[in-house]
Amino acid sequence: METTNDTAVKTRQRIMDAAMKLFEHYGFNKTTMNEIAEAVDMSPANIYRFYKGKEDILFEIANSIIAQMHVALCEVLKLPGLTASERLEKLVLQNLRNMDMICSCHAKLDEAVQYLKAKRPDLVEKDNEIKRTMVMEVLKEGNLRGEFSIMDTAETAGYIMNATFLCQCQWGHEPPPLEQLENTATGIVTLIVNGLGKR
Amino acid sequence: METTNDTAVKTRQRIMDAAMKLFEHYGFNKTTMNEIAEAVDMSPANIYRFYKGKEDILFEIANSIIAQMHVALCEVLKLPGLTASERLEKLVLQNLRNMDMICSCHAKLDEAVQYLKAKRPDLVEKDNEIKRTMVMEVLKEGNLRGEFSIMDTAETAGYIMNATFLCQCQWGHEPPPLEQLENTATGIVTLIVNGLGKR
DNA sequence: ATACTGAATATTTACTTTACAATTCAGGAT
DNA sequence: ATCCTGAATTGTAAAGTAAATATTCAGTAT
Repeated sequence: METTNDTAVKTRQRIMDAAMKLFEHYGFNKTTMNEIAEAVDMSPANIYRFYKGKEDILFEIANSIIAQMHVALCEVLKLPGLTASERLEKLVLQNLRNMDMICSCHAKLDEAVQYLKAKRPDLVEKDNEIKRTMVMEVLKEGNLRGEFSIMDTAETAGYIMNATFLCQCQWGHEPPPLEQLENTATGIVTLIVNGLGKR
Repeated sequence: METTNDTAVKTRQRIMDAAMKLFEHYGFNKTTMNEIAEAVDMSPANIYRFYKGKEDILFEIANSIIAQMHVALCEVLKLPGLTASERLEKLVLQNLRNMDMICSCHAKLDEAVQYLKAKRPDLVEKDNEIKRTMVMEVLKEGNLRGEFSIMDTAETAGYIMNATFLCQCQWGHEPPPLEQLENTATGIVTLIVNGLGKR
């Protein structure tokens, strides 16, 4: 299967872009290999020289989107002049917007997301692991700045993930509007940062 | 439809108990009205004198179970000699055990739970509302004891719900073992109570 | 040999038919 | 009159079939 040389990489990209558009418009299941092939002007059979199958195309698209989302999160990690608390909040909110984007912007793509979650839970797993690491970095930064005093940053990052990021999996039916989610997220982060006790 | 007089109430209970056993054993969908009728030794038609239909039986069972779970939570609210922080933690953990009970003890009943969640989201809604009120009471108690200093206890209770209770909806596929969930929950509560900042 | 395709095969999906179960109702027993 | 049932009706899910689609492969063109 062609994957390495230069023109092959270009072709893979063309296929991916075409498939992406079709998936967004018609949904993953309703899009046929025939349609994808037509869009890139080749026979369906030829696509199999570049991808193992339809699922494989989706998989690459997903990786690309996930990578984009991580870039957005990394940018938050690099924003200058923030306290660790502020950075933590921005990180959570950015993630919220990332997730919301998939569901609302790429409307029909949501079907594909569900498909992947079921078929490749490891993708979600890996994604969470990366986010957890990012949270951990912010916590360490907070410790260094003397802002936090956290013993086990890895463990604590796990808790914060559970309290903020992971809950977002639940909106299966009717996700609340983004604004409301953002308010809730902000509230939770504030809670975690400040605690309930008297200062 | 018979619902009020004394023997009718008894009959309803008999039907409910029989249905419950069957639902647990065969699942909601696989259990037929015929089987329920046989179990209480009457004709299927006669069941309709006591319940509007199969779904209605399930609904009453659910209400009964939910009520039991609330009793367990109420007991936590009344435990003597606890700080508000401790009570909050115990409340969250008790809820966790309640939820776990449905999924693991009443194995096949889980199907029915999913059915109800989809068909009667208001049940879940009401349940959450009650739990939120309980959390709020604990927060108020904490304020009174001088342990917390929370401005808007209702709002804060909502955040705590989101950070602790609601996440539990997510374990659709393979819920982690209860022990692990308990550790996570304890961690989150501790986080919320103490905050990340230096004291 | 390499890059591709058309046609063949294997899977999935969509549809139709059939069987079963839920619910209703007319009437029989007490 | 009240309580209940058997049989009729309606609705829903399972089974089977037809159609469409994914995937493979033998073979053609360069």
